[in-house]
Amino acid sequence: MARGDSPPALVRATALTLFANQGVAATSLQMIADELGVSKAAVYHHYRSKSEIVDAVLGPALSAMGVLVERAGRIDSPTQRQALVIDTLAEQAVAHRELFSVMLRELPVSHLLDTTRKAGTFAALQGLLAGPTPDPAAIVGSGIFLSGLVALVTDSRLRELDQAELEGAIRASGRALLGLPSLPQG
Amino acid sequence: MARGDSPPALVRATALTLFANQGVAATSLQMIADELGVSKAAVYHHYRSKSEIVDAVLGPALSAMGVLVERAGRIDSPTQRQALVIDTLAEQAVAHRELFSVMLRELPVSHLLDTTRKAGTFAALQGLLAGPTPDPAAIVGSGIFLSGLVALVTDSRLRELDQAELEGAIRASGRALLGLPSLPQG
DNA sequence: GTCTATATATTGATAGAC
DNA sequence: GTCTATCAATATATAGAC
Repeated sequence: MARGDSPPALVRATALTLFANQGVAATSLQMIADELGVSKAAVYHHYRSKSEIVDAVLGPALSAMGVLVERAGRIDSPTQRQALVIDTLAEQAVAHRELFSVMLRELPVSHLLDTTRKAGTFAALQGLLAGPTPDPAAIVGSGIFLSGLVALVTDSRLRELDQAELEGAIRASGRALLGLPSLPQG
Repeated sequence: MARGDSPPALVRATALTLFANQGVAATSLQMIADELGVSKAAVYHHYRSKSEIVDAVLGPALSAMGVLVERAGRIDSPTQRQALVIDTLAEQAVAHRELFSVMLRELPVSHLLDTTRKAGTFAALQGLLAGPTPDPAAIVGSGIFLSGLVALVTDSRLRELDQAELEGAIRASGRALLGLPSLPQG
């Protein structure tokens, strides 16, 4: 879609969809090329390696999560901090489902991505979600919430809901999991 | 570990750990053989193909989930039904973390596993969790709960909790997500 | 920027000796 | 039951023409 996009953007978009549907490891450059209707060499003209494609696809989303961590870190109230993280994740996850699915599901990309960065960012997110003095319930709740967002792409019933409804339900779920007061309005 | 196990059982155990850490697609038979300290041909002596290994590893767990679906289906009260599914999932997921991680995370195994069976089983589980007349909150909550169980293996902080504590927190999380009354005792 | 052709490594899987 | 050697297919990646 959006055929006016630049060739590298088309490569990224195609790769992302394949990554989300089959996983990174199971997606070859040949598949990406075929999907685009070009040769492998054409793809290699835009990105020098598969791992560069992975970086280009996931990098911006990871950076956005880094920004969220930073912004949330500047909020004093733990409750407001948790709410910001929950709401931002809900919004971003709904807006970029495939991206989140790949980010959250792909540990195996170890040698293709800066795994340390990814692990660090998500550990920080979870720390913010769990709060300053987390009990087991908060640790488990934050973990379930974060990794549970993959349901957005794996679950067909979730695809039938409209975005606003979905986003609201995710925010409510996060609050329920972490024992925060419910949302002002459903 | 447990070196007295039969060769096929060792193959399954080794494969499972590699699957959980790197994903099925990224795990080759060579890696399994190397980890076992034998040749590829030795592995092929016990299983005729990679997909047979995947089946052997995931099959029993999938069947156990099928049994749960069946058992839960025979319970009249929706609330008790949800509670049974939550509690059984919590117990099984804690007891078999790697197995659940692979089961929940691996869509890409399409051509290596009976995907229809897997999808059907998990759709049924989620239907049971969401209840008979699911609103968006129940659909989202059940989806998040189910896919959120992968946190059990992806999250280092969860590995530090002891099993009973972990299981209790997961059960509480499930109830919170689905709006069920809290557990009798923490 | 795109192509064909190719180099090289690794995949899943098999043959056959021991 | 385990091995070495090998198969065909596919992977990533490159060379060089157009």
